[in-house]
Amino acid sequence: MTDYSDKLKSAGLKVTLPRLRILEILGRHPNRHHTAEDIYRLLLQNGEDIGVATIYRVLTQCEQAGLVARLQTEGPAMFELNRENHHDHFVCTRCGLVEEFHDGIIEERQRKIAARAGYEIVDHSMVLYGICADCRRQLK
Amino acid sequence: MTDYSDKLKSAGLKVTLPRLRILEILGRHPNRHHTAEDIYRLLLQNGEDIGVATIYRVLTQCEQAGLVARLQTEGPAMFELNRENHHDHFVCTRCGLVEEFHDGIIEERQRKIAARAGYEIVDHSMVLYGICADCRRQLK
DNA sequence: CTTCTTGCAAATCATTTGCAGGGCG
DNA sequence: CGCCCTGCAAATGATTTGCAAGAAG
Repeated sequence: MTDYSDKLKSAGLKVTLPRLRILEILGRHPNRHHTAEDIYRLLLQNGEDIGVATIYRVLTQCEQAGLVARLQTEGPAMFELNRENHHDHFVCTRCGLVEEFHDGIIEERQRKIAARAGYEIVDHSMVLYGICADCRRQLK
Repeated sequence: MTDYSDKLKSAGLKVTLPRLRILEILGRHPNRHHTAEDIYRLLLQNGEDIGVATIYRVLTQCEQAGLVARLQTEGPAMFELNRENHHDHFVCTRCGLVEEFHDGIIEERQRKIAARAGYEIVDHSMVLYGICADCRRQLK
């Protein structure tokens, strides 16, 4: 089990129950993506009633501290633990499944495009929307 | 000057003043991207007071009809005339500049990734965020 | 005429913020 | 004990919707 206390401390954030719980939720399924509402409901199921405002605050702070990554798609933002290995996302428009992928060639091309145009890339977001393998099977 | 009446008709939409005006705004600088509010203000300057609700409605309808493309970034959505030539976007986080680019290699890789995972891609969004050439110059 | 559109205000959704009370260090 | 944090409610920003009045075909 990861030690979120240390991570919070080294980010200069006080170690509090809400913060620990939220990070634990995110760490439970390291490649799952949750909305703030999701997290609120999951915490409620554990008997922890933490306001959504706090959840948004904690997530935003942790994002700035590099502990959490935010994924903007259509609809509410989704959050995941930041695992240092950069990746992009595929989102199934039928069932909501989110999967990750990484492609070195795409990354390299992005750098080339930026260099050619004189941009300094700070960040990028790439989301593929479609029907996942499971849903395609069900649709047949 | 493009004939937006015909485009609206073949999309099954009635030809109305608000629709024509909105498409004209978008067509004026074919590679510019506007928010609904932008369009509202531009129309006001021309003396046309069209409510934002209408603008959103028109844009959404035209998007579904394939006449308009919506670009989701941080902040409000931006709209542009749909010009058939698919492209992705670079957004300057300092001045808001939006530029377009296209890269066949990236597109091809996206298809490969989808094929390997069994996805059927319906759409994708890719936005590079950074500092544009002009802003970099000014910052020096 | 009938149906699709618009306008306006009210509703909604996601997210943020102000402020008073609590808790960590 | 002081400052950071949380809770709650109210504020905000973007977008949508209901409904009555107006135009398009």
